Amino acid sequence: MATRRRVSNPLALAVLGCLAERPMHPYEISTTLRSRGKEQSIKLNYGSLYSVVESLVKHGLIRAQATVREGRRPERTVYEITEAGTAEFEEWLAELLSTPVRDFTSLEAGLSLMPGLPPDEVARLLEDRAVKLRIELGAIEAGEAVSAEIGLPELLTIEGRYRHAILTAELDFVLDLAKRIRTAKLGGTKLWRRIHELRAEGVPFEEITADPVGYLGEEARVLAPPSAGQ
Amino acid sequence: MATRRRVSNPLALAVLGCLAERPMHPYEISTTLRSRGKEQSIKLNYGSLYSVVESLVKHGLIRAQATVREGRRPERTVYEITEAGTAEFEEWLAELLSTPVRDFTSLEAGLSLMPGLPPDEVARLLEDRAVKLRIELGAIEAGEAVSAEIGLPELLTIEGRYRHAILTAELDFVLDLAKRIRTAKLGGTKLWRRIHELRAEGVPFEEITADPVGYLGEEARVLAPPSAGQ
DNA sequence: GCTCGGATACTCGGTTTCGAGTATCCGAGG
DNA sequence: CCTCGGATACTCGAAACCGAGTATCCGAGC
Repeated sequence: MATRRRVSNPLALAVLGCLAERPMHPYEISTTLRSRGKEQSIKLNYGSLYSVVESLVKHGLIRAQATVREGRRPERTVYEITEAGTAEFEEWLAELLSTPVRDFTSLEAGLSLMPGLPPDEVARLLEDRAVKLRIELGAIEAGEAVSAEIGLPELLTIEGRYRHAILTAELDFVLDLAKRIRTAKLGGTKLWRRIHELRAEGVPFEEITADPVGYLGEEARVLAPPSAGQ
Repeated sequence: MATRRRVSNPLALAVLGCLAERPMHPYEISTTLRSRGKEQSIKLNYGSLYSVVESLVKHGLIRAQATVREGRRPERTVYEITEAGTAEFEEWLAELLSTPVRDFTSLEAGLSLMPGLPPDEVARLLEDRAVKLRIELGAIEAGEAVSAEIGLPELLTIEGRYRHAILTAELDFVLDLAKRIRTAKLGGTKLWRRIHELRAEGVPFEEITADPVGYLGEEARVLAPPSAGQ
């Protein structure tokens, strides 16, 4: 079941989804996705689109239906989905919905290296982020209001609801973290501050890690390099 | 300010972070990151690591410090961070923390194509996901308990807290959505169900979209292809 | 009837990513 | 003393990604 998909770019799933509705040519797929706002949720760019289409053909998930020429425009190849493609679409989509995967988000990367900057600066940066998150949330709400007004069923903009929920959680987390750094309620904040003070005074990092207890006190014992015996 | 980073892989940031502590050779960087559990938050694989290091050298952010040979092991090149590298590290990290970026998560992709599967199946898949999310959350909690026990400051595992917060929000969203699909409280659910019933009866999708109001009733008018005048 | 801008429809090749594969070393166990 | 497995330390070529660039078409306005 955990068969690695032969075509792994999520854009391929979107292509299959479009062709499940009706045959299209690649450029039409791209405009369709854009007009539905799906390029907000699935990365779409021309280079990938055409190579993904080619790859889908190679694996028998779609096939060229006809090459038409309208006026003296360049030829367009219209593709249709195959039986195998329909199966792949349904299976893949089911997997995306049912199985969480490790997504590497940029904030998670940032947080995991956070101690590299001094605490006060991190708190400031996080508060800065919170402002931007609120703006983004406002934009999503505005978009939903527009959708509601033209009577678009919620079903078709559910990704937006999801993003809103996740960004709200991020906002809460970020604000709480900033506050806990400012008030030194976050475990380790004092060590963290002390280390950056020492660095600012010119003590090289290597020297601190070589003798953390000496520089930072007993509570830094846990930072000592994994000594023999463990 | 929005200068595109010359080396864009987040792994490069982690490399800079390691070398900011002390000079290391690439393999040591990888083991250091792994032992700190950072490979959970930053994608790490050998291929990328070595090309990233090379790229950092090319851009003057790190430099080879020495090539040492221990015993008859293959040579290892030890790298150290440069002035420019330190600046890049701090600037990049600040940007990651302060500026939200569009991350394309797999669930968002799935949700945006959700109507491609019938409602009852989607509800089932989402409930399935909820079970797996709970397991994942349990694992994170267990990891945190272990960290707390050995006295590791919260600061050093903050990414785990973040992941916990986000996954909790995802769980809430997913459970709520599944329930709203089951109870048809999600706007558009009836149309959605009807369309999949028709398809199961063999009506091709194209025919439905060509005459949505005929097949689905007045509330489907909004699905009609963008007719002239708009 | 000509021009200009925006939409249409892709192409191309440099960069990045990837991860299985290779080769060596060391220590434990027989 | 020999061997075998796991850790060490990377290599390499195939695949994927990307987005600026190209070329054409059409309609509005002068």
